[in-house]
This record gives sequence, C-alpha cells and structure tokens, in this order.
Amino acid sequence: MRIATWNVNSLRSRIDRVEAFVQRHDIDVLALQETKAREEQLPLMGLQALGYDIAVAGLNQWNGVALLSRVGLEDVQVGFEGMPTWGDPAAEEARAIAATCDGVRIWSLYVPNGRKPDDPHYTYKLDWLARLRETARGWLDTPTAMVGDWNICPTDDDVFDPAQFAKSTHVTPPERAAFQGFLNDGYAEVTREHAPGYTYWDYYRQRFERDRGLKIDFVVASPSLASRVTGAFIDRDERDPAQGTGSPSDHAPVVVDLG
DNA sequence: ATGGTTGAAGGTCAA
Repeated sequence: MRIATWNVNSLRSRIDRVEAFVQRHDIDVLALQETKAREEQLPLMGLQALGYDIAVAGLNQWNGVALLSRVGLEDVQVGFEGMPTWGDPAAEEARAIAATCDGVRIWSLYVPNGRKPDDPHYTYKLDWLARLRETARGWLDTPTAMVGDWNICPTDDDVFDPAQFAKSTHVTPPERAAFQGFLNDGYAEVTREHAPGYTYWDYYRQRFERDRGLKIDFVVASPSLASRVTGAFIDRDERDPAQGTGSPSDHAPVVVDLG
C-alpha cells in the first residue's frame, strides 16, 4: 500500500496537480491539509472517477483536511477526543480527520501553526499536541499512522537557518518536546531515514530555488505499522513552479510505501 | 523591524 501526505494550500486551486500526482505515483491513500474549502465547493468528480473514496472536513479558508482512498474508507471521524479548538470550534475541527483504509487507521493532521511564541495561538498549538498525544496512546496497539503538517522542525537539520528561526515557532524546545513525546510513547517517524530533506519552502524570496526550506511534514506510525515501511520519498517536483500545471503549493508531498 | 508571495468567505487575515 502506498500512502501520501500533502499540504496542498487550497484543493480548488490545486485540483489538476492532485489528480496528476495520484496517477503519476499510483497513490492508494492521500491525506491532504489546508484544503481551504467546504465539501460542496470542491471539484472532486475527477478524483472519484479515478476510483477514490473521499472524506473531507472544512468550513473556512484557512484549515481543512481530507482523505482520499481507493483501498477502502471506513469509520470516518472528524477531530479527536477532547481536541482543543481556536476561534470557531466547528471550523477548527477541520484540523484532523481519520479513516480506516485496508486495515490501517490513518489520521490526516494539520497541527496549529502557533504564529509566534508569545501568541496565544502558540499555547493552543501545545495544548492541541498534548491532547493528541494522550489520545494517541490508546492507538499504539493498532496499525495507526498520524500523517500531515506537524508545523514542527524536530531537529536543527530540519531548518535551513536555525539562527534565523531562533525566536520563531516550529523550533522551540516545547514544540520539539511535544513531537518527541510521541516517539517516547512508542511511535516512530518513518519517512526521515528514507527521505531526507525539506518538505516546505516559503513562497517568499525564491526559497525553493535556493533550497532554503523546513522539514515539517511527517508520518508518525505505530510499531506494527512502522515495521511494514519499505521506503519513502519527497516529490520535490510538485513544489517546482517550473513543473506541472498552475502554481505549486508551498509544501511537497511525502510518499510512504508499506509492505 | 520590515518585507517578500499565495490563497480565501479578500477589501484583511493566515500562512
């Protein structure tokens, strides 16, 4: 089974790229973040025609997550138990959606950005991660993957210029501790060893062209699922303005293969 | 400190 995660930064503006991507790489399950649309706004017929069942959550122009699967899409769940919210709770539910696909419980996650370390949104981010961790302890014994945009650089190698980010979110010790907590509990991040390199490059200042990016998109797997991973890669071509149809997302997709 | 770019329910906010 081949799983992918991609922060698309608007599914409507990226629909042609998404359809081409799933075909080019023969994707079985695709988790999307920042879809930025309600279901009725989305042109999904093309993906359905390609054989995908689709579950989406999203009410506003900032969040929104989705799952596409051609190997089953059962027990869809929006949000997790006790998930903290920000602003309009109904809109913020669209940071997490889960479904069981061919026996694997897959969560598409869009972790809160945090904005600035002194912003209340940063506290919300840490609360959100803490609550996810508590809930996820209960999933360790089942094949589970938490995939998506974690908005955390777990190490300095995941930042093009750590000094520049010294006073920014994504690299602070509490955020890194939050990520490490999942690993301490027994989960494994399964993409890094197969797919080094960044997954996000800011639109500003030709960051992609100069490879000045961040590694913030991860696949965090329970032990039984982690043992099935045979490979992973980052599709940098999808971040390349010179390739594909229309403008790219600021994130590249991450693909994982399961044996 | 500011600005650079992209997307959306835009004439601003979030990333």
